[in-house]
Amino acid sequence: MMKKSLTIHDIAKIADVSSATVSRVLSNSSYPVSPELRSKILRIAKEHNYVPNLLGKQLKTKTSMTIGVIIPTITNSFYSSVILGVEEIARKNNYQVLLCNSFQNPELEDKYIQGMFEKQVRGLIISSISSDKKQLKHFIDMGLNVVALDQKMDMPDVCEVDFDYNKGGYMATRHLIGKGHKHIAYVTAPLDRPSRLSIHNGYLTAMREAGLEPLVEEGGRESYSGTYEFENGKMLTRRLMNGGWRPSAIFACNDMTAFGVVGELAALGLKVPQDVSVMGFDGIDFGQMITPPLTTVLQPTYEMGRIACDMLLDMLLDGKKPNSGIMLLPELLERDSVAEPSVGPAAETAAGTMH
Amino acid sequence: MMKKSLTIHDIAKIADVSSATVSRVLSNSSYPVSPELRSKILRIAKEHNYVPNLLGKQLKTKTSMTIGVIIPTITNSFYSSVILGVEEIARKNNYQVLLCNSFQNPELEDKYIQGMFEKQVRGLIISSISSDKKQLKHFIDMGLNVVALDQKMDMPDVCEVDFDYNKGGYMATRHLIGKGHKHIAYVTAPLDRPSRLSIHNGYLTAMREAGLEPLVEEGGRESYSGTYEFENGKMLTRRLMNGGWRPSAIFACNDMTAFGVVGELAALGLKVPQDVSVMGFDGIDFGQMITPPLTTVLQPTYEMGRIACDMLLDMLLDGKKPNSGIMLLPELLERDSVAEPSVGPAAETAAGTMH
DNA sequence: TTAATGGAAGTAAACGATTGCTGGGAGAAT
DNA sequence: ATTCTCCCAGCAATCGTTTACTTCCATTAA
Repeated sequence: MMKKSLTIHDIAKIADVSSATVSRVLSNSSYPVSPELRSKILRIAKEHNYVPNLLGKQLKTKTSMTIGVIIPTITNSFYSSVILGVEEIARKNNYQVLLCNSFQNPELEDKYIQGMFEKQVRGLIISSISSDKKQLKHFIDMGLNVVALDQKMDMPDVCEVDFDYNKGGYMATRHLIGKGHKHIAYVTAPLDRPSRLSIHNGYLTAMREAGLEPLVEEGGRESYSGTYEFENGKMLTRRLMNGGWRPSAIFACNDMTAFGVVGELAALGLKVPQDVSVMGFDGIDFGQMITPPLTTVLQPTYEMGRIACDMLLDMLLDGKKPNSGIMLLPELLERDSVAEPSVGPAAETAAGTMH
Repeated sequence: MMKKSLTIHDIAKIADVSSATVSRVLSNSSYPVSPELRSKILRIAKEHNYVPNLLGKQLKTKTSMTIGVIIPTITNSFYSSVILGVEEIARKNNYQVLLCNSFQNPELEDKYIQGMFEKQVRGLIISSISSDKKQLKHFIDMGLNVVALDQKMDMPDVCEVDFDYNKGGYMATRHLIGKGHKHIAYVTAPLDRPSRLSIHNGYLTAMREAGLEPLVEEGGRESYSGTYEFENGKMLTRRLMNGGWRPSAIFACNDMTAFGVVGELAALGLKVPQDVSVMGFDGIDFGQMITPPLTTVLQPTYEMGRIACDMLLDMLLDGKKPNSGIMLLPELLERDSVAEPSVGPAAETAAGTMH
């Protein structure tokens, strides 16, 4: 039933030439082949729908036109957007993308890396938190090229594409201060990742510079339920608004958390931005779909993906050492969830309900 | 600098046996090998960090433990959720996933399929609208197994995992009717895909059954800007509320569009659900993050991915014909964006501003 | 004693491509 | 006429595995 796919040898037989000649024609080799044979072979290949078996080629040439990507979860829109950028560049260079979701599970991560290496994948883009870099190091020694995403690895041979979270946190806070806010709270998922710590630091720096007192609410243990961030934002807002120190602005560590903040404020009967301003972080598309559209810090995710893939392909082709990596800059996305603090009734109300 | 990775021949030399024996041990062959040699070979392999080259194995055995997935865009949370399900099942069976975004571009799609086939991928999960099934058919004849997602292919050899969009549209409309709504509008992206037509049909059926007059607003040409659906929802709502026929409930073809509807209603000073009820379709996580949380029809995306992958692996292993596919059922997700129509002032207001 | 059995090893041919090397033949240079 | 080049073709090895087949040897049966 199933047709057998033909090989260069079959074509060679049909054309009455050697398979070497067929290979040279079909793989665009620079080796000279007479025009007659060339066109004859091409014609036969086309007539018979020849499809090359890349496994043979790759085995011989030791190159799989495939790169691997390992991320926590594809359902996180930050990562899906990165992937889209990666894939675009990969496609333009005739590479394909092997996708793996690690769920931040180090063992799974290691298993995936091993699996890719066995498939002779020699380029990897990874957003990992596997603390044990031993395995990765080993594979790098064996010829694996890796670009780290969204984190510090400080390993000599891995290239990093970074985002200036610190500056992002600083910019966001400065923006709120610039609007006249004095009571600015920062709500965040657990400060257990470098990126979160950096945003946090940016916030603290800006607050201190302005002589303002910082207030940080940190969430509990993370789960991968998909709505953890949202729930966390709600929970922390509730805690915050029940506390003695009522903020006029709340800065959230990411947009999903900010959605929780906005939702909870609405539930408490407070209007955004009239009563409380809210600032997000990430710049995901959904930010403009809520009311009011979320003011936030834009992270160029798509661009990060493109750059990461470009770097990786450079490493793969030139075999050149990474030139210390790239740091992308944040951009303030001003929408409608931040306004000047109301000096009138709202503030009074807030003060009135203290304790 | 780069270490050379060792092969079974190297191990054979070290252990002073033939490479056949090494292969038999390392690939868990059923062929008998004496316990001493077995353990000796295993020890040496471990000591030297042997990593098999799957290219060689695959070339010989004609099996790549890889499946391909082609979807429109990974940034669409519907698809990213599907992929997560696919990948989970793939992982549990030691398969890996090659991901491609087609952007609904038929040529790109064909190129991807060809590329995968060249890599000897023999299993494909695809959500395509390439009208020209010739190429796909050809590859199926050559041994490609395909599972179609989210669409009718009506090709004998492809297995389908479907969702009952028709019933979903019907259920949603019935729910609104059950709440007492009589003026129910349906806003939709262009009706150029089977799934959209089905929802639309479900809506029409329910309306006709109840003796109500349907009203459909259909959006213009689609773009892949990422926020097209949202903008479309806004635009259609504006058009709708400027028309002479003011709905008390709006049913949107998907959640993102519903977000646009909600946003635009807010901009028009109308409250959801007090003034107008809104019903979505999809059940994406973000639905619960807006205010009010969106009532919608749940599509079991993750489950769809799992099922699709299970089917594909069955086809790959047993080589058995697809047993006509599977149809998943919708589920109503009742949240807060739908209420009984207000008989009082709001309706009056609406009527009052007619023309 | 001899033949039959079967367990456990090795030999070598695949799988489908690429490529270094060899060689034939035509034309140019001597 | 001889030698020297090129151009273009084929042979065969190779990439890392698997596996059909052969071989060897020890054990058992007749």
